[in-house]
Amino acid sequence: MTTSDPLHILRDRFGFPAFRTGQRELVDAALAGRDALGVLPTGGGKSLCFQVPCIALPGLTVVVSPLISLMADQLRRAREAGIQAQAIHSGLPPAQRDQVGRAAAAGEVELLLVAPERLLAPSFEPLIPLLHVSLLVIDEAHCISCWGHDFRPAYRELGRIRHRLGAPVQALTATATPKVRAEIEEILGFRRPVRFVGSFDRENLLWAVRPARSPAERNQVLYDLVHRAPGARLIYAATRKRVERIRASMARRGLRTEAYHAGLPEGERTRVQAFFMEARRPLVVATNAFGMGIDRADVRLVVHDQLSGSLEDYYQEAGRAGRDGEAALCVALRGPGDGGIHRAFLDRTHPPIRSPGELVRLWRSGDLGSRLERRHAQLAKLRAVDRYAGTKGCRRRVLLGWFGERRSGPCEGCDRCRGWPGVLGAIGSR
DNA sequence: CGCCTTGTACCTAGGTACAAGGCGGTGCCCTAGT
Repeated sequence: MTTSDPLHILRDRFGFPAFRTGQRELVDAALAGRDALGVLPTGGGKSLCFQVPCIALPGLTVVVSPLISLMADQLRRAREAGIQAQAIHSGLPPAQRDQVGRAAAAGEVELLLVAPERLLAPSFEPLIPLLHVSLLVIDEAHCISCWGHDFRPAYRELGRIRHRLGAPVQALTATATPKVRAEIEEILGFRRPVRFVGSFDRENLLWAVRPARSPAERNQVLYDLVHRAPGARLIYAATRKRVERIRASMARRGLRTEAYHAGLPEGERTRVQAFFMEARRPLVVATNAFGMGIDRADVRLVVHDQLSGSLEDYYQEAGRAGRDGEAALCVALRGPGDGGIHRAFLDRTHPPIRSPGELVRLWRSGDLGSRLERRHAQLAKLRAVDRYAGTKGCRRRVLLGWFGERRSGPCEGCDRCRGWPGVLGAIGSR
């Protein structure tokens, strides 16, 4: 006997006794045909929010995902729950892409994973009128805001696409400030949405910033941190070159260290990911290319050679620590010239207006306001990072404040409240 | 912002020294021509 009752589905198909906070609200919204925004913390069970409606509803659930590797993860998990799930992406042979498209049009697919670019591609166009989409899910929805303007403009077009598909939208993310949440809703054209925003605070994470003046001193500080920390360890650096340098420096000091960035061949990237997932006590140095879809529970230390370009990015990267709930340390090194590279990236992706002619052109086309606003918003993100690095008060309060969460009193979990020896001691040493 | 590469001056032949300028981070997509 089949049932469309969410709780029965949860128990029978997934083996969980009850929904966790937020899941029920998001599932019910999907079943009622309402738009919904879910900000659920890492490990908060986001996939269930659309897998359960996918089973309960007739028709197709389309899940938009930013990375092919994430599609692979979602595909595996959905199939484990007995869902007829498929993906269409450039990694598949053309014949297989066509076959999946035909199956979806014939109603033989329950869950379809695609990149946003795919939804806009001419090759996908003929398929759209044939699909009976009952739910459109935007996974990692913060990408709409952080990438949509420049890096992956397809994210800006999702509002148009959702109307063509004629389905309610469920936007899911683990990291979104109030501003980003508003932008997601605006771009997707939400009306009377259901919203669920979980707490960003993770008590087991310890936060600290350490001074380091030169690259050589940074290497020494990194080594001191990394060689004693138990569990899996991760170092983030701002450039590929710096990643290689750090790897070499750790290796010279006798630590097995693997490097990861987007300039490495596919096979090498896969190998390093597997090393990080499987080795007893791995150490990986990476750019921000590393992490999405990486899900190791016992990461005890995440060190940033330099802080990220925004607190959203920093929280996403550092937040890969301590998923098992045990104490874990998130340290950022700080020195002269920090943030320069992010300002340089910003000048490329959101350039300042360079000439009177350009100013007039933008004003005439009506794009002046949004152009100024976007650059201004990016600069505000950089200033927030500086505030986090330089605060004399509680770091946790600065971090949570950025995500719109208030908090008072000392936290006992950052170097300002507890002192550096205190937070360092909390994760123990090998 | 800081780095690395490239170019020029130096003056008589291949190095040295320094200035100028470009570049740095994320990933989908699959055209047209080997």
